[in-house]
This record gives sequence, C-alpha cells and structure tokens, in this order.
Amino acid sequence: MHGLNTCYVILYNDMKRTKVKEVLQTAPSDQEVLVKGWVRTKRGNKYVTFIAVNDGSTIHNIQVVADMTVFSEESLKEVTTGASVSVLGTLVQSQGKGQTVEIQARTVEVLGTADPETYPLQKKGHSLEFLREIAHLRPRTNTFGAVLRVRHAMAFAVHQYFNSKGFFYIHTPIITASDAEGAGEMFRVTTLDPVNPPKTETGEVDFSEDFFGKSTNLTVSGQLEGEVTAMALSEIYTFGPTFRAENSNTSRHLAEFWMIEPEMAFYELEDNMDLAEDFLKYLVRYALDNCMDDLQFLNDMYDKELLPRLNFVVENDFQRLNYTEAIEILKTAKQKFEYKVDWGTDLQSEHERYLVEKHFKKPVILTNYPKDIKSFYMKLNDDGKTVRAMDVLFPGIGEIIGGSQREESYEKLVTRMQEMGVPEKEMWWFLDTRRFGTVPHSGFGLGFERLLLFVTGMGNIRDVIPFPRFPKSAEF
RNA sequence: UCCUCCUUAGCUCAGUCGGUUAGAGCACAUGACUGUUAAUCAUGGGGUCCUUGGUUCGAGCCCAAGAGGGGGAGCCA
Repeated sequence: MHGLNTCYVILYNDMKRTKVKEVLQTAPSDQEVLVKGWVRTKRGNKYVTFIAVNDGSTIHNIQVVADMTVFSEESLKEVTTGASVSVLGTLVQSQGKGQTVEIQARTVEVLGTADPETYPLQKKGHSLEFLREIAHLRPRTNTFGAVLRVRHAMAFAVHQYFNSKGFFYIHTPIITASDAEGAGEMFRVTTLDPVNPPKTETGEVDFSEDFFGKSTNLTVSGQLEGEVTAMALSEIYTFGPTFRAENSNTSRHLAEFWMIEPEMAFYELEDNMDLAEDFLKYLVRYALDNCMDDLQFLNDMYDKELLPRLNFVVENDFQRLNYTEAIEILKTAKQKFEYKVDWGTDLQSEHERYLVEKHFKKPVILTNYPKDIKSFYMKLNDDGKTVRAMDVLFPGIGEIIGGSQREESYEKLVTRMQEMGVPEKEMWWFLDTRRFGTVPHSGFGLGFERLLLFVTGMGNIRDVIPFPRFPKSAEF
C-alpha cells in the first residue's frame, strides 16, 4: 500500500499541465491529462458532479466529471465557483451533449478556495458597470477573457504588420519637455516637494531645480520624435502609452491609452491613406482569422452585427472624400443637425456619424481640412486655405485614425508655428529635420483602444483595457 | 466641464396615490434527483431603500444639497 502511494505521487509530480485549449483539441483515447484552472460552475447530483474549468487559454471550459461513487461529497465541498483547482484524470469522449471531450477525474485538488458567500462573480451574467468596479476579477469572466485575448492578438498583429513591411519599431519617450504638440492638457512629472517647492524671484515654481532641470510632462504623442527617426530610417512606428489630462467623461476617451503612430518618409497623403486603410483591414482580418471563438461569443452576447460588420470592413473600400465635399453633402442632407454645418468649422460627432452610418454606410477617409482647425505641422495645400490632413471615421467609433502629410518646408512650418503660437525656440530640434535634408513625409495615429472597440463590439472604451484610467478613477 | 437619466438583498431589477411587517429571479445554505450544460425542483437565511438635511401624523416614494454610476455633448485617438 505504501509503495503504491509513493509511485502515484511521483507520476503525478512528473506530469505536465496541459492547457484547456489544447485538451479540447485533443482526440480522446483514455490518456492521462493534468489540467489547472479556475472553476466556473459545478452542478450534478448524488451520483455524478460536473465541474467546468477554465484557464484563460480559450473561452471554452473543459468539463470535469467526478463519479460520486468514487469521490466523497466532502472532498468536493471547496470546489466552488472561483476556486482554483488541479485536476488529474483521463481524457474521454463525452457521454453528454454540448462538448466532445471531457475529463473523467481521478483527483481534484483545490489550490485556492473562493468563499461563495463573498466571491463577487456568479454563474449568471453581470452588468459591465458592476464588473468595472471589480476590475481585478473581471478578467475571469468570459467577456473580459475574450476582450483581453483579442487585445493581445491585435497588439501582436500591429507588430507583425509593420515588421513585414520593413517598418522599425521606435521607442519614443514617455517623459517629455515638449509642451508644444497642442494635443491637450498634460500630466506633470516632477520630483519637487508639492508642499514647499523652490520658487523663483518672481514667486513662481522654479523648475530649474526639478529633476530634469525644466518642466516635464507625460507624453501626449510620440509623433515629433517619430518624425525625427523617420528622417533616418524611412519608415518607423511607435506603439506606446499616451497620456491626456483632459477632463473627458465619455465612452471613447481614456486618460491613459495606447497609440500606434507610423511615420513614413517619402509618403504623400495618398500613400498615407493607402497605408491606413490596408493596416486597418489587416488588423480586422487578423482578428477574424485568429480570434473567431472570442468574436463569436461577443457577437452572440453583445452585438449580433459584429461579425457582419467586421467582414464588411475587410471586403469593401473606404470612401475617400475631402472636407469641402463632405460639407456639401451635409448641407444638402435632409436630416436636421443640432450643430450648423459651415465651411471652416470642425465636423461634430453627429455629422461624422451621418456620413459614415447613413450616407455612405462604410468607413470614410476625410481629407484636406481647413488649416485653422488642424495642427501646425500639417502640410499646407496650394490653395493656402486647407491642409493635407486625413481622418479615418468608423461606424460607432467616430475618428479612429487622425493623420496628415507633414509640412516639410522650413519656412512654411515656421510661419504656421508663429501663426498658431507654437514656441519655435523649444522646437529647435524638430525644426532641424526641415533644415537638414527635409523630405515629404506623412504619418498617422491610431488609438489602440478605439480599434478594440470596433473589433470587439464593446460599447465603452473602459471595457477594452484591463485597468482603465479616467477622471476620478485610478483604482487597481 | 455641460445636458440628461439612474442609485432598493451579493447580482439584475419590481415597488401602485405618500399609509400596516419592502418583493421577485438569480446567487448562497439545506434537501431531492443516475449525465448535467447559466441543470432542475422544494425549503430557508439574507435589507444603512446611496448620504445628509427638510416637508409630513406618516417618506423607498415629495423637496434641497452632496456622492457614485450610465448615456449624450465638448476636447481628441
């Protein structure tokens, strides 16, 4: 008896864990398997207990069957929703419907209990609002498991796409002294004593005493550094965290989000649009090819039009038109708008939605906006009134990409900076790109979470990032 | 920041005209059931009705302020 036990323990310890995803794809032939994961549900009767185990490798659970003539009820008492378990058993063809294989358990070891009275997640559905309050546990739900796996796949696909096209991944700084990008309010980075900071003679905070010897902030964009490196490596991209201290309370904004910013030398606006469209279609196609289980779940649970919409985007060309044409369409539209449509003013959300969702019924690339509503670095058209900007507008999301051909002329760029009050003195290094070997170039920014909103069909951007940061919220 | 709606059991929600002891489903506990599929059935426990103040004989319900959340807008990606 003693010898038998010893033998068994060695066998158990030597056994390697198999991920649920792999187990589910394995042909059953009574082979021994060891599975570890978290219990989703337990059900059954006096004679048989079914335990659904999930380890996050796939949205699907493995069904563990415990024969209650072998197991005692006491030994499975701690196997409750949320508990972590290690299951050793035989992989067999399922006797029941609903799954092809299941594990006939020999041992079920509880690694960590989860008191069912206090464990917040239940078998039944929870509201996304409630799950936001328990962001540390929501990855254990089907929905967030699916979203996080898709998020990973999209991040991977971004790198694969650019790598295959010969783009180089550039790490632009997170901390920046440049305050001139005009992309909104910034988070200050400082080591000065907030209670008693050093002061100048005029009574202002003396940032020359600060860590970097000047006032610094978290980046709102890697574009300017991206341009600098594109002026050497031709085609680069950045993919990193971005910080905006705007008091934005919407389902499309975060204070901390991830942005992808390609920057390409020798690209004009047309090339820029071609890249943006090809890139977005590649990403959506990648999701369809690699995340179908998760997308199918999201399609069934949240948005029955998700898969048709994703397929539509992959299969159809984006509508390209310039700002002036868009204004004409909106002016003659039968729909009444809350905000007036006028050449020279920026399009409101309702206008963008009309163009994308009602008029063209497909993604739209809008170009050549009036210069006064766009950034200083965008290339001025020959008409002197518009710039070579492009915004890619998606259904339900609005602006998913914002980009432009850049102004490569030193003189024109300086003029625009003066007109728009951008301090050229601080930007000497950026201007040097136009002084030494300037070339036509273009780029754009893609909000990673906005892409995920589209690909997953989620309605709120706070549900496509594991730990969202937004005004009054930095828990977890 | 603005507009608007919401806040009642662990979760999702109902609660009539301001009136006695605030309900349901799920979850949880106990029991039943020989293969379940968000298992089912029976029984049971479970409440700071967001907070503070006010009106009233009496407030979950009416009023005011505050807090938190949703949706929309602006800013943008």
